[in-house]
Amino acid sequence: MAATIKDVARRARVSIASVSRTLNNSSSVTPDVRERVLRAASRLHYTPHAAARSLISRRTHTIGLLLPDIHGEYFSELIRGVDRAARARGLHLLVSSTHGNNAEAAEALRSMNGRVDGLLMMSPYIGGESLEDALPSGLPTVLMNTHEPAGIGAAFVVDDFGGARAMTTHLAAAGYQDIAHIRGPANDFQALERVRGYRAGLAADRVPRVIDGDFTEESGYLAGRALAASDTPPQAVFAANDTMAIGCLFALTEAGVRVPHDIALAGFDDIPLARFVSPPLTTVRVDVAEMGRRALERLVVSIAGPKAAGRSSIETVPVELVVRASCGADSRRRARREEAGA
Amino acid sequence: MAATIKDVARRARVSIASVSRTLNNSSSVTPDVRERVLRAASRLHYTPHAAARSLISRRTHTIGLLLPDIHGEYFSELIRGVDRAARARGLHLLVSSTHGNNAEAAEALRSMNGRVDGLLMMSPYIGGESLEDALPSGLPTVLMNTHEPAGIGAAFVVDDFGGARAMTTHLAAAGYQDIAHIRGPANDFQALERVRGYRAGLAADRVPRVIDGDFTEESGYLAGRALAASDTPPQAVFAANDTMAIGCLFALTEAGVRVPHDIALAGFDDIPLARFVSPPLTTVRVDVAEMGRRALERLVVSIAGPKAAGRSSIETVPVELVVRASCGADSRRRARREEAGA
DNA sequence: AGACTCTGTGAAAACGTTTACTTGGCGTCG
DNA sequence: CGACGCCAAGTAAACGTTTTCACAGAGTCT
Repeated sequence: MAATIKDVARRARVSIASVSRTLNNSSSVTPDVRERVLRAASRLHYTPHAAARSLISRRTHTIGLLLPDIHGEYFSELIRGVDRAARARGLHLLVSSTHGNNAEAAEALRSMNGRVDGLLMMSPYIGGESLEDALPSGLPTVLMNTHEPAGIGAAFVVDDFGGARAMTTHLAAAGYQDIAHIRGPANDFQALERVRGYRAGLAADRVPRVIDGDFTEESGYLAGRALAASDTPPQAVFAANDTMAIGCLFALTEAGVRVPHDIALAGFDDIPLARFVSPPLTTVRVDVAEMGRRALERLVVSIAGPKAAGRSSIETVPVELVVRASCGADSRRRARREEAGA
Repeated sequence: MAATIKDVARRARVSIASVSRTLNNSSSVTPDVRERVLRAASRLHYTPHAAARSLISRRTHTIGLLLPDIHGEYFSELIRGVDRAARARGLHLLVSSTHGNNAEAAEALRSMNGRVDGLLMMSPYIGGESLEDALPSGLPTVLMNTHEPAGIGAAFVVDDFGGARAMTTHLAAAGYQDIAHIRGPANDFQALERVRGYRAGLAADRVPRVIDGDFTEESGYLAGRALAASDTPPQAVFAANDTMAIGCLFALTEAGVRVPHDIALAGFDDIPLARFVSPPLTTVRVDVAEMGRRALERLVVSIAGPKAAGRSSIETVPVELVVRASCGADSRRRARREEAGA
């Protein structure tokens, strides 16, 4: 159906080698030959067959992107960051998502053999079979937010611990004594890090108060309702992600609890929605698109020179505290509260 | 590096043909041979090389997804819908985005030759070189929201016209006489359809009032500011998408114009944010994930039987009016207004 | 002027599969 | 008891490229 290199060669009255050389300008060809080839190629709408090319050249110019789930703005941003960087380098993106378990991820991984030059993977799950076994050996890999980066390849890890600790100390500094934390799922690496950060941020004499959640709005809502009905409600609530914080916000508002006047609230991630809820949500900003970009760049280096790239480097992605009204710690409100307290 | 079929054959003491036959169970093999092959394959962690396989079998088990830009929840949802359907059928997804012009899209298209079995493409742009020329001939293709679906393949088109008309008549029925429309970019097919729907929905004696926009929040904000400052502000504003509606909402609120009391507001798309702004946004719901799923299913049919699948069918994706508080037409408010008007 | 070096071109091998064809062994039927 | 057919397994061709190698022709230097 489609024209092959042979068709072009026949039409240009040269050998297929000359066609290949011309099109990849790998070595010099006579202007005459060159022109004949180019003319024939464009006349026939010739496009090299990618599979044949990558079979022999061992390059697919494609990188695999493996995500836990494609849902919401968070992953959309990540894909966007990776896509832009990939496009800038003329690379294709093979996207795959796994719904929750490492076994499925392993399966997806295997089927990428021979399809990609490298792998970009995000897998916060803990437990189940190790990824190390599943990874096609020799395939350059960059991991994101994974708890077992050692020995596999490079890794980028969001500073979940630092962000959570900063948020907790911020709330404490704003005068809140009793700070509760709504945590993410128990088998999620990032959720665990955020709990750890929360604990580290608490004053030494404070006892942690951790409520279960699973990163969904629903779970945040339930947590919020429980807190509102509590005999001893906390003064501030720090949810492990914005989605839960927003669910919590709704539950509190519904129960007549005013945020931040009665209970202060904070989230994590700074999803676009965070700015728009009322009151706007204090949160920790994570630049996922930037992380995606950096991870891809790192992968490109790994692919280019397997040895030049240090075998197993871990880079931390910085986060940033974003203070909005929901934590009652912006200057105006703080002043008011201090006044009242005086 | 990685084990090939030859390695497996050698280890199992059979020919490569037997290995291939066993692994694809294409024809019967002796239990003895079968077991030897399977054992050898798993021992060597053998995975067939995708490029070699697709070179000969003319199947990549991959479909290409070409999007105008990967930004925001809209595309995230689309990718999600397509990904789930693809995964269910064991297909891979090669994602590519183009930033705004058909030339770039054409380039992306060419480079997908031999990489994909079929193409799923969304390209609302109008003008520039025709896509028909760029599309690799013979490659099954399903288009989404494109203005020139004829002759290329199947197409799915969101009912932009119907949705916009329904929204406009809804606003008119709610008692608003003067309804303005903030339009999308002039070279966008969907934007045009929505303008057309708006015009069709207006009462015959009403003169259309169209304000330029480009689907960004910024442009909505500017439009809103202009409207607020107008000597003859409209009674209702219908923005061509939610993002602009939200920008407009901010401008109006900032200018002291109350929504919907002073000016009613409506958008299009029903992005998740729409429910969360205050007042919640009346809009037109488009189930993009579902569209993605259906488009992929259609593509699979096209790939399976090029003839069985009617050459060029166009399916319309239905939309749904979602009435929230921002248009002042939910029952409570309407009653209040009718009372006041009486 | 002859040998020697480039330089451009073509022939052919290689990449790792699938599959059509061939072969050999065995059972069955006339 | 011999011929025929069937089944399992192997051999080799094919897919569309890139790339190594050989070769021929044209300069260049002694």
